[in-house]
Amino acid sequence: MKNAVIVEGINCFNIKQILESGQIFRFQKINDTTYIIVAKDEIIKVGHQPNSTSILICNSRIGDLEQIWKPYFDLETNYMEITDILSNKDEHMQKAVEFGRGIRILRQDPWEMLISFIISQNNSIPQIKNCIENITKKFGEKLENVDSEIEYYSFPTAEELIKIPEEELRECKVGFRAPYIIDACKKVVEGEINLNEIFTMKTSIARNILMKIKGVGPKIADCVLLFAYGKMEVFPTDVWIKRVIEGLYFEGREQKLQDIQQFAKDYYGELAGYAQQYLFYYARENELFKK
DNA sequence: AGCCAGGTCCTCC
DNA sequence: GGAGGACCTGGC
Repeated sequence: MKNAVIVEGINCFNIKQILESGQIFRFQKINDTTYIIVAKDEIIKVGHQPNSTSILICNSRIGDLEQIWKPYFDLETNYMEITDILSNKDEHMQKAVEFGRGIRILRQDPWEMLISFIISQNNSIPQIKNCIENITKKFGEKLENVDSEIEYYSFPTAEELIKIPEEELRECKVGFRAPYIIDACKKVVEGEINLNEIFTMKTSIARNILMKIKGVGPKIADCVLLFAYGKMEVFPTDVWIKRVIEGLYFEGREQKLQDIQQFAKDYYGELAGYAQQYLFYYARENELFKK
């Protein structure tokens, strides 16, 4: 049933950079070249040496490589071309791309991304991970696990989560975000928002729909659009991105969110989402323009 | 002890 | 329509 596959001939792939560029919360580091990822109700182990063009994926079902993992890891996209175009923009982008050359934008589950990024607001990464783990442990279903003693759980669906009273949700330490999660559950279960339809929607329309959920503003909507729906032209603008854009392109002068969005649209165009990932990873890892 | 963290809401002007 | 404060929680 379960198997290990090796994918070969992949460049611009670095598992550490992919997982630590802030787009995913459910993973665990085993060592520098091995990580466990929980996604698509599967627990896979990924082995990858920096600079190697082959990737080892353990414990996936036979046939899942084509169906699930190639799209998930965005392996069909030509990152040579993307990194090339962005590197040629200016010397800052060249540095940022060089630093995170192995980043790929994962195609994750919309519902999980929505709730995860609602939790992310005004929160720290370790705490975000804890909240999500608490929620999956408490309300998800135990996943079949072939070679690890650690237990992992599925991410509960909207239908499952909506049954949970607020107090119980707060036991997962989500704090003031609990009502936001509940509102997302309501809108999805009652059909006011159809997460599947967003795949085929124009980005600006999709963004407005996501923002109807309480606790979902422009930043969270853009994260969901980028990390789940593959809308590559969005430019999620958090404090790090704001500071790095101001620092690199505006001589440190403070810019309004609107101005940064406009700059990204004009300057990066269709590649804004990729640019955002390289810049975020570059700025955060090196603590550039930190307050 | 007090401040801060991958934002957003609410109130008031 | 924009500025300014409040917000759960745990780590430093």
